[in-house]
Amino acid sequence: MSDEEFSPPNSPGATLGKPVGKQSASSIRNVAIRAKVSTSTVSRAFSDPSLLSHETLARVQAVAQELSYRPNRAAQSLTTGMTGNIGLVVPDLGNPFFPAILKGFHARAREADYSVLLVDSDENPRLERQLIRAMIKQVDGIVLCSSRLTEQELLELRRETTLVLINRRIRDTSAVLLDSADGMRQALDHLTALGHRKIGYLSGPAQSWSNSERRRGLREASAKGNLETRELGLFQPRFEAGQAAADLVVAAGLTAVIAFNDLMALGVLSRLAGRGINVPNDISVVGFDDIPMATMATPQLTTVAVPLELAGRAAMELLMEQIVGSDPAGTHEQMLGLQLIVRGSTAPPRAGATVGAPE
Amino acid sequence: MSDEEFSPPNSPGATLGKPVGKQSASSIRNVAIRAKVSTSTVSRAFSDPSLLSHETLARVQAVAQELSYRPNRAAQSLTTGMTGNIGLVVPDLGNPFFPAILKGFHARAREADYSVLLVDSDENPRLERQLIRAMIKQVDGIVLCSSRLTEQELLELRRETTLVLINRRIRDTSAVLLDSADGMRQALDHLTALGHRKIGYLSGPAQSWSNSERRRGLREASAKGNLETRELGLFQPRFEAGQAAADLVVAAGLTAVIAFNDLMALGVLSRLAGRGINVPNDISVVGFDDIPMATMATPQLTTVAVPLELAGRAAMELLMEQIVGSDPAGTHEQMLGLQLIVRGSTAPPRAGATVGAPE
DNA sequence: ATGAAAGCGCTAACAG
DNA sequence: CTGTTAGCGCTTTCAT
Repeated sequence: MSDEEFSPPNSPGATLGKPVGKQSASSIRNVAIRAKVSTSTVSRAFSDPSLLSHETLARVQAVAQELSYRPNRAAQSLTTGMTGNIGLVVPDLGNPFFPAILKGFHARAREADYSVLLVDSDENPRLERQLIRAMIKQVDGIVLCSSRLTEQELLELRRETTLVLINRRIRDTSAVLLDSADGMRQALDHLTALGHRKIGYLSGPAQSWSNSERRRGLREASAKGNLETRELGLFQPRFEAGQAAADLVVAAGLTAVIAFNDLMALGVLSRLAGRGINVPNDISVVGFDDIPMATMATPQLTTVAVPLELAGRAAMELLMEQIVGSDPAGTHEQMLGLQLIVRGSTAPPRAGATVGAPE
Repeated sequence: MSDEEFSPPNSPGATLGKPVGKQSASSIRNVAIRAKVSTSTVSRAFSDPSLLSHETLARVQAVAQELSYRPNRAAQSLTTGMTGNIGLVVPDLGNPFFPAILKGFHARAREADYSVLLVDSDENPRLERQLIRAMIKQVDGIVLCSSRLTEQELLELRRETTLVLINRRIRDTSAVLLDSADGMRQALDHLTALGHRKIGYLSGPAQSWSNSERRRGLREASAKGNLETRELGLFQPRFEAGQAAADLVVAAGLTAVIAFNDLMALGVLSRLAGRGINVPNDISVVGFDDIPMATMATPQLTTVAVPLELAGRAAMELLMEQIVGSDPAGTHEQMLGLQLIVRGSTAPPRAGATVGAPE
C-alpha cells in the first residue's frame, strides 16, 4: 500500500533517457566477423580460452585488441545472471570509519575484477532498506557496514542475495567482526594501570554491535572490581555529541573517559579545552576507531586502533567465498583484533597514583 | 601490444561464475501475464504511466507491487543504451577530502535515481586509466576528482563518455572548480594582517590543479609586495610529508606556513610540537581543505574551508545536465568559493606587530 | 574445436 | 490506448 515500495521514478533523469539503443561500436559481432569466427568463439576466447585452438585464440585476441573490445557487462549479466558488481552499504561516508573500510574493500574487489556499487544510508534505516532494494538486482552480493536494519530484515535479505555483515552478528550469516570488547579491555587495563578508578564510557548508537560489545567489555571489567565505571549516553557518534558529553564527564567527577569513537573523543577534547581543563592531566581521554590523521596530531588522545582496511578486505573475501566458493551456503565469521595506541603524554589521575607526572 | 589493455581476467572470481541464467522470479512477463496485458504495457507503466488508461495502470501497478517487480537494469540498459549508473573516480579514499565529495555526489545521484560506481585510483595514473576503461561501458557518465591523467587522455575520454571534472580544467569540458587562488588570497590577507611577512607554502602534487591555483594566488599576492613568500615542496599530500616539511619551515625562518591540505598541516603541527615549537606563537599554521572533525579539535590551526559536499552535488548536477539536458554538448564550469576559518588563538609573529599576544 | 540457434528481460517502432 | 515484432550483446546447449 505504501507508495514507498513501488513509486515509479519521478525525479529528473530517473527515466533512463536519451541514447536509443541501436548498435554499439565494438560488439562481439564485429570482432567475430573480422576474425572470421562465430560469436560463440569470441565469447569463449574470453570465458575459457583453453577451449580454442591456439591459432583462433590468437586471431580473436588480436582483433579484440584492435577494436578494443570488452564484453558488455549488462549483456553478460542478462545471460549469466551474474553482474560482476558488489554493493557496499555504509551508514555515513562523513564518518571516516567507513571510507577506510571502503578502501580495503575496493582494493580487494578490484583485484577480483568486481565493481563496487556504493550506497550511503545516512544513518537512516528506512533509506537503507530502500537503497538496498534498489540495488539488490544489480549486484552479486552486498556488504553491510554497521547495518541499522533489524535482524528480521537482514535474515530476509540473506535469502535474496549473498550477504556479508561488518560489525553485526546474526545467525547463519557471514560477518567480519571487530573485537571491540577486547579493545575496551585494553583501554581499561591501560587506564587502571595508570591508577584511574573512575572511568566513563560515552556510549554510541543503540543498534551498534560495536557499542554493545564495548559495553560488555566495560561491564566485565568493572565486575572484576577495583574500578567504578559509568556509562554516559547514548550519543550520536559525532563531534558535537562529544562536546556535549564532556560536560557530563566533568560533572560526574570522572578522571578518564573512553569515547565510542574518535569523532566524539575530539569533541570531548575540544570542549574540555574550551573549559580550560587540561588533558590528560585533569582528565584522560581515550577514543575508539582509528582515523590516524585525525588523532595523530593529538598526542593527548589515546586511541584504540581498529583495523579498518583489513576489515574491508576480509568482507570482500568472505563475500567471494560464498559467490564463487565451493560451499555457497557455508557462512563464516572473522574476528579482527584491535590495538591500543598510546601516543604522547598519558597521565595518571591528578590525585592519583605513584608515577611521576609528565610535562 | 601491452598486456595491459587486453588481459583476459585471471583473478579469482573474475570470470562471472555460477548461477546459470535461466528465468528470474519476477520478470516483466510474469507481471504481464498476471495483469493480462502485454509486456509493452507493463514497460510503459514504468517508463511513461501517462500512456496507459487509469484502469490498466492500476492493475499493472497492483500486480507489480505484489510480485515486487522492479525492471531489470541490465536488460533496460541493453535496449536503451543507458545504464542508470554513474562513475566516480577518486585518487584516494584515505584522503578525507574525497569521501566528503562522494557524500554530496551520492546524495544528488540518489535523488535522481542513479547508482554510483566507485573507483579509487590510489593516486596512480596507470591504475586510473585502467579502471576508467573497465567501467566506461557500465556508466552513463563519469566524474573525475583531481584526475592525474594528462589533458590528452582526458580529451580522448570525453569523446567516449560524458565527463565532469572536479578541480581540473580543460577545454570544452564541464568542471566544478574550487576557488583555491582566492582561498590562498584569504589566507595571506589574514596572515599579513596579523603582521606576518615571511610565509611559506607547502606545495602539493604537481599535477594538482588546486595546487597550481594556490601557487598562482601566492605569486599574485607576493607580487603586490610587502611580504616574502617561499614555496616548499612538492610534497605528497600526507601527514608524514607535513612532518618532514615542518623542519624546512623552521630552517627557513618563516613565521607562518600554509599547507596544501589539512593532513599536511596536522603533520606540521605534530612535528613542531615534537620539537617543542609553539603554534601559533612561534609559527602560525594554516591548512587548506576541510576535514572538519580532523581540525576542529585543533584550534591552533587555521583552515581554509572547501565546500566539498557542495562540489559533489554540483558535479552530479553538471553531469545530468549533459546526460538528460537539452544541450548535451554544452559544457559549463562552476566555481565554488572557499572560506577562511579562524578558530582559536591565531598569533602575530613573535618579533612582530602591534597586536597583543594571546595566552 | 567451432558454429547455429535460442533466449536472458526489456524497449521501441509500428500497427491497429 | 494496447499488442506484435524485432532486436540489444552475450552465453549456452546441441550439433558437427
